[in-house]
Amino acid sequence: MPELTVSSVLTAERSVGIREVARLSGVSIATVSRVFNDAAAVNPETRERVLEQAQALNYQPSSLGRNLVRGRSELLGLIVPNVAFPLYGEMIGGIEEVLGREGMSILLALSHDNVDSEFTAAQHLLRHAVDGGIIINSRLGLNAPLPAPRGLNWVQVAPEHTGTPHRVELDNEAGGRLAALEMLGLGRRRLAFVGAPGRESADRERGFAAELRRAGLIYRRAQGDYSEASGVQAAGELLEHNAAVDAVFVAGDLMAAGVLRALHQRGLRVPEAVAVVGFDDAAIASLLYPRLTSIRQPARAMGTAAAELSLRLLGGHRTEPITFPPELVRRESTGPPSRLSARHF
Amino acid sequence: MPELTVSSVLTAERSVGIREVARLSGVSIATVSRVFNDAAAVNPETRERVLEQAQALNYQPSSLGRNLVRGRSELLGLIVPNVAFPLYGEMIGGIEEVLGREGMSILLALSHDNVDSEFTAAQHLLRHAVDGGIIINSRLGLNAPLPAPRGLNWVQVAPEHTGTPHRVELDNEAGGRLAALEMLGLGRRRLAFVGAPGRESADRERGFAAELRRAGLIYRRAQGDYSEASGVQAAGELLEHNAAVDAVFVAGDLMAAGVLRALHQRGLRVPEAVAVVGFDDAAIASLLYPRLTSIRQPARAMGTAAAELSLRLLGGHRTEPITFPPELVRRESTGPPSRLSARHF
DNA sequence: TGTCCATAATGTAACGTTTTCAGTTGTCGG
DNA sequence: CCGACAACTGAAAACGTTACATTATGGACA
Repeated sequence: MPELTVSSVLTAERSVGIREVARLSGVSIATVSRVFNDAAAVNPETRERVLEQAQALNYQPSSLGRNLVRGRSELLGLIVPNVAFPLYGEMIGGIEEVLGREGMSILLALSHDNVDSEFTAAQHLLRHAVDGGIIINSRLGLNAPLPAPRGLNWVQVAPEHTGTPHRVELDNEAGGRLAALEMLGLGRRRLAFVGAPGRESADRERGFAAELRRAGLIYRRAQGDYSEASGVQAAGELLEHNAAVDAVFVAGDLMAAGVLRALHQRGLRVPEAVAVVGFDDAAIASLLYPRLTSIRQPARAMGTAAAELSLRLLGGHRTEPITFPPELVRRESTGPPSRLSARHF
Repeated sequence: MPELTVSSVLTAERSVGIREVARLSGVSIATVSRVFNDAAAVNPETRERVLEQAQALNYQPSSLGRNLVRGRSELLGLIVPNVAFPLYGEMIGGIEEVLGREGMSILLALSHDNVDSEFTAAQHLLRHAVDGGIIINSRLGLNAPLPAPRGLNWVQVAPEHTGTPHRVELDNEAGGRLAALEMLGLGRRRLAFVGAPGRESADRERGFAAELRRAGLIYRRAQGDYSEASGVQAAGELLEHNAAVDAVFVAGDLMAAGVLRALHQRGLRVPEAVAVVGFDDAAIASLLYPRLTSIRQPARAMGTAAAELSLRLLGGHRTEPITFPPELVRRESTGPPSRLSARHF
């Protein structure tokens, strides 16, 4: 019967549905569904027959249909400023690990550090009926909340000012304290800080300042914008205005790279003359010369935490914000000062 | 009537559908659908009324329903080895740009540079009925092709050996030639190459070697594995075995960072004594000291090309592989040699 | 024999959309 | 006043699945 062959080829072409399998194995579609979701009891013989047919037709249950009726998509929306920044990449790695374990997939959208595209990104994701959402470094605060129907809760990976209880954040203040203590411990006394706009940097500075106050010291400060160029610039200011600086805490690794460069150019040895501590422990930290001591953000762990938080939320549980402690990673850019090479003027 | 209130709250809770909008604006669901797809002519007044209601109810057409009936998901699957590597991040940025313009979203999966998880990643994406797929640096060659039902075509961003015509790749050989020409042009004559496993590195070396042969020169070589440590190691070998090397071409920027470090440690000035050219022009290139001259992969452009290729494929058109030319980005690690500081022994 | 129960299977109604087909108007030329 | 045509609208049939309610089929038990 050539018709049968032709028709079966055709049906194979246009993606075979549950009805086809049901028809060919002589059961109802409901039974086929049960076989694939092993929910209720199904006669082993029947199950066998169904599975056989399914195999033959290369049938795969469609997520679309399933999700439509279940009201779930097994998708988790993720909004990231960009993907080229390694710290975000690490977080995504952590998120993926948890989600993969749970059989969920990541729907990715980029916010470009921009409120408008953040908003449209959220809408995009929502249209796909994501079950949950994680947003990293959202610019939208409490004032303009993200769209969120059906009781969907966004998990924010960001510092406190976003106001949501569904939050994973780094204890930036503790990071600043860590940096200060390290420098003080090394015997440095003429400290400086290079900051950047935003809450994170302010928190880092607060911790740093608190420890210095406690030690009865003051510090110089310069302002950058997280870019390498601004680090060069800031270091220039610090060194010119004020002759004697023997340690610099920089609010970001990229800026720290700039600071190192400025020091090189002035012939100041690191760490002998000036010690430098960065922040984030981005991938570049260990590639710089000398290798940069930095305050590490456990980005991957923060990613897994955010994903787990989102899953818990999805299960209807309550959650609490999670705060991660930063960690000092000691490398070559810090060490004891050398008397001889201190900045002389 | 409290019941009404309760029920209306409930329906508001559980996501408003096209029916609700239709009912409240006194038209049929078909008309609402038409308004949102501006397919057929709709009375401007009616359209207005519908849009008003939709706005009031915060109605968003559900992709699920739409895709179910259309047999499309407006999803494009993307498989990447990892996201922490900036080059991939840039590509993703390019892909997102094109896709966003087309209203499609990215379903992300990680292959972890591992054939098995690459395969399961593909299955994951397929279950979500992605319309197309892009896979970056796939390990699966022709031998074990990716699963691909319904005439779905994977676009590969990878060198030629994957065999598929749906491909975006970099002309690695041209990159090698570029590096060689730059060094020769600077008057360097004692060249070396640091390679890594895999086709890419081999192609880069082939181009490099071809230009040297043409100039009647030979070169030293050492082998690494793209890691910074292996760069340090390789540079060590080159400098010890062979006293006189005045230029090193390194098949990857991370390794180049290692080479720079080894040179620093030996007190060899870059570029005066030894010039260094990296490959990829990763973000770190411009952060190293000195800033690294590198052969740039136009990663973002390759991403957009891959996305466009995928869209064209999706539209049923035929496509050809696209090859991108690399570009030399000149920075501080190359320059004319200085007689005085050449390696003396 | 009749009742009850467990098991196995089935039928049908959703889910939220788009699309096709079949209207219903209203307008205009003849 | 008729017919043709355009503009607009609505009903209903998909799409692939699950959930709910229901129906057979036996067997155990009183």
